[in-house]
Amino acid sequence: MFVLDYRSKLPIYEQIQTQMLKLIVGGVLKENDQLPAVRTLAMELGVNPNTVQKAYAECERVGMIVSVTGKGSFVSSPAASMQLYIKEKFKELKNLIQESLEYGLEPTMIISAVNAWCEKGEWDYDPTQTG
Amino acid sequence: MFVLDYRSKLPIYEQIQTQMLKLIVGGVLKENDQLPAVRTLAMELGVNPNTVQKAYAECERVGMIVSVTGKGSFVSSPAASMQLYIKEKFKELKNLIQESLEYGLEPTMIISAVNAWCEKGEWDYDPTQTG
Amino acid sequence: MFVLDYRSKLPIYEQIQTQMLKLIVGGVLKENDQLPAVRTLAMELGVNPNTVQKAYAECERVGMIVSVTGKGSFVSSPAASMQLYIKEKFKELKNLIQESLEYGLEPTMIISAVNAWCEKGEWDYDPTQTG
Amino acid sequence: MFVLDYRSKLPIYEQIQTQMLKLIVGGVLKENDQLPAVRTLAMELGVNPNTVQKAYAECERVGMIVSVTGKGSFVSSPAASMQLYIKEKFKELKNLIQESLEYGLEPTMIISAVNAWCEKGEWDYDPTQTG
DNA sequence: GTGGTCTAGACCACA
DNA sequence: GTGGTCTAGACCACA
Repeated sequence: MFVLDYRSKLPIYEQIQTQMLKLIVGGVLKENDQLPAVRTLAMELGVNPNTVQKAYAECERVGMIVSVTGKGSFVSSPAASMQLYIKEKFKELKNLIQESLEYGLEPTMIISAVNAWCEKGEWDYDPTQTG
Repeated sequence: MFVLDYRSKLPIYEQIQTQMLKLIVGGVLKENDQLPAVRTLAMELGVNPNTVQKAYAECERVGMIVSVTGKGSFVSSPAASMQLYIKEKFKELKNLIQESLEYGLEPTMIISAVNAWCEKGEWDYDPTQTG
Repeated sequence: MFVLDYRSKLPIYEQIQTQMLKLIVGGVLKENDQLPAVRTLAMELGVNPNTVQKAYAECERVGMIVSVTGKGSFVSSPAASMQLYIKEKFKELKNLIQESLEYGLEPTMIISAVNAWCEKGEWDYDPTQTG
Repeated sequence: MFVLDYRSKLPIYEQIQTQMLKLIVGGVLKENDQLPAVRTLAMELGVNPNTVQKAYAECERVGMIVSVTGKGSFVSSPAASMQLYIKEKFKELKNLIQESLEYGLEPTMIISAVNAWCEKGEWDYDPTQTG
């Protein structure tokens, strides 16, 4: 269920969290579904239980899952998770753009880039090359 | 001149580098301006000289400043720094958008938001409210 | 595996980096090989961990190795390292020849010498004797 | 007589030494010519007397000049200086080429590069690009 | 255990 | 005084 890249610079616990969010948002994991036990998942992934523990803790902190001592960990509200995530992303995006403009980046350059990336999926598009 | 956030997760030497870039790009520091000596800045900021040394070394490596033993450190080319800054910002922006799309944010929502912010300066615009 | 010259004017961290490059280019260290831990190598060489850390960081920066917190440091791409090595050697060679010509060494003397050394393997050939 | 680049990474004392060698080898300074006093030259160049002192000391060490306490510094044998210099350069060149071949650089690549640089003055020639 | 950052402070080359 | 390297050793995040 979870796919990790062990050579990535991203901490494994973050990779697990990201995977979890994808599984929830994508509907694979539904509300109240029970998650594998920390040790079970650790064994499956071949990682240290500490690492999975940390991932679960982080998922719980942001409200994606809820852990009950003695019973296990369960998916909480997917819709709420998604809302939280979107709000946060847009806040980041706004701050980044605001700062970029402050230091002289051209609005048209930004808009062109975002269009190329978002609409046409042209991820090779480099605004610093094409001007 | 330099302001640090000691609680931040970003290493101090990176904060110094970022501040330096902003000061150069923002025109506060001009070409050939002499920078404070490593030890002087370290004292001012209340950090270890090694930390400032590391920041200066990194700034030199990317071409923002040039350091000469016995003479001091000087602002190199603001134009080059500006290029660096732009490249970096667009890289951040691209990553953020890519990640947002991966989790299901609508391309049209992103484009609308960026247009409202960039072109019309409508910083109150909240894509999660207006749909 | 690593041999240092503590009397050299070259910084220790650069010596380590150079040794690393040679070990990779020479095929002693292969792709994905795990390198000794920072502290382990520091002890072996009798130097401070910071010094090895600096060497590893520099090796990573130029793409010779990749370090992952909690896992260790690994040989990245020998092919890339080889490219680096070649570039560096030719740069040294060019500088040396340029400087030599500036001070009046005859181009024909240099060419003859290089031919004798490179093509015929006549390492005894001494251009200052034979003219 | 001496021209310095104060922003260069090369130490000023080395620049003075290099200039001195050029002046001697180029015949501007002849055998037994008296050199300007340390303080005089320091003032002319606008540098610290320590720096000129170090340059003179280095020039004397390698036999380019000879200093007599109370009398001043004088050019020693230009021919001998040149011979020393040439020998040293060829030794460096030989070592560099030997090492390059050891790690797999192609002899033909080296010869082509040296020819382009030495004979045709094509300093832009980059053997790693043209293969 | 593993890498990364940081403090405290010495020592060196150079100006 | 100025930058650069290094030691000794702490502390952090991550596995």
